Amino acid sequence: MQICEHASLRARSPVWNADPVTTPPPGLRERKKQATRAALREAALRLAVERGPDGVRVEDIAEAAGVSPRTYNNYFASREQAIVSAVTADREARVAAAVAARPAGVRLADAVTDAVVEQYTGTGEHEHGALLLITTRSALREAFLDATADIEPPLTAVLAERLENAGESTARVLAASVAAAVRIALEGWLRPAGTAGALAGTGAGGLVVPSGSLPDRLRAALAPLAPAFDAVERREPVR
Amino acid sequence: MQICEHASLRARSPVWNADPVTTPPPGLRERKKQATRAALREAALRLAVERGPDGVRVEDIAEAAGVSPRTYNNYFASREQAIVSAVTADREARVAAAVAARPAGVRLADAVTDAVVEQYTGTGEHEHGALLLITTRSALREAFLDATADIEPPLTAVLAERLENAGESTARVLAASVAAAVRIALEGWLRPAGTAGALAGTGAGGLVVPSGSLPDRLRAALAPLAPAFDAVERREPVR
DNA sequence: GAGAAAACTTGCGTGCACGCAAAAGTCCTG
DNA sequence: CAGGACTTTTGCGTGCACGCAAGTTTTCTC
Repeated sequence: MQICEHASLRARSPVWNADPVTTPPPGLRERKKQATRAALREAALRLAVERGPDGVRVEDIAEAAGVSPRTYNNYFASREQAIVSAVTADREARVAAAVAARPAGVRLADAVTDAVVEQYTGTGEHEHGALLLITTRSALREAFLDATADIEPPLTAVLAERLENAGESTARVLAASVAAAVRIALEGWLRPAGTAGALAGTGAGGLVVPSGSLPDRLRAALAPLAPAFDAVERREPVR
Repeated sequence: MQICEHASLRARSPVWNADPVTTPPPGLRERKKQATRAALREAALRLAVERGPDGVRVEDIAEAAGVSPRTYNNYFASREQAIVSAVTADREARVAAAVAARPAGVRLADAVTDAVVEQYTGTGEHEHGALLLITTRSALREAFLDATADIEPPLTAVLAERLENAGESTARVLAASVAAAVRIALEGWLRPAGTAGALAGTGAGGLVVPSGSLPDRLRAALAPLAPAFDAVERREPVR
């Protein structure tokens, strides 16, 4: 049974629904699935905050959520993914929604950049505390960075709709490039203080202090992609 | 001890050396490391071909290479990575080398595209057989696709040198976008035959037939990025 | 409303994957 | 050349992560 949104399957089974208005209300089975997923995320984050990230096992999370460890792995492929999922709270899907919400006359490159900056910096102090938690462990940091790949499927859908004649492949490459740029900006922002290379590999100890302005990093990372967006938006024959 | 080139560390500790001529010859320790890595790769591929990909355990590979399973995991983070590493044979680094080898007057977007197409299609029948092996198992396919991320670090170094005033971040975003585009092209090419979505998740059974022309897919995937390369090459202020 | 089909949960067994620490090997310095 | 420093190998223990199959729950059809 395939519930786990494994990274390799994300592009093929997006959780984001571009047209939720016309779908029928979910049945009991679907509601129970969502409830289980939410319970697992909440338990993962709560236990990680209470006990420290190393003090939480899959068995603990599963028990707190009222399911078996096997069921946990039906929903999340690793211990870290549940914690990160609770922290990011489907932000990746919200990036696409924010792009879709921009007026059609806005330059697409600007719309994408503004949406990313808005969603990645407009966070409450709840996430700030959780982000501190994440930065203390390399496995959590990696899972947090890996989650940027989730930007691609919903953004592909939005870009495909905005760029009618460009084709699915072009939309997908642009969306994947945005995800890559966001990851690079976050990596630079979360790089461990001091001797970065030596400490980055350690599971603990290296104190990671978010450095510099995240909006500036995000804008700088996304800027090189603007000409690609402009060309497709003008419907130039690319290449 | 950090020998494993884990995906998360690749960007920070590239194996590709931009200037090998001036480095001193490696010592015994370094030569033994390279020999161990080569032995593990060779053993992994040979055993996978002989017994089928499911018939090979880490313990088997380690024994065939003359090291312990713990040492195996010092070099490779998963069973699949050794097999894929043997198949791709550092192709990702060769992409960057091929770009670097292009004359300076060649349009950079063309140089990158031609280098990618050349390295991903100019393969002997040795790899063709190994590719068939990879496509029969989803875990191997995923590891094969994940390996495209290795394009980024060496290509970043080459782009940073070619685009002197663009900065490391821009080079990195462009290189990461190329890696993303290559992955998308390969995903489309290796998508399972018939009902793709239903079978893709299965570990076995789904017969994956490389479909369509890989060069065409690669060129199509890379085309949307050309304006981004052109803008940076012309040293336009991007954004 | 009952039965079949589909989906989900779960126990079990197996093979990892990794941190830790001790032992061994390599390199460097005096 | 010997000893210290650094790196690598390895055993051990632990916590996963997943495939398989049986049981349970939900949905659908007649």
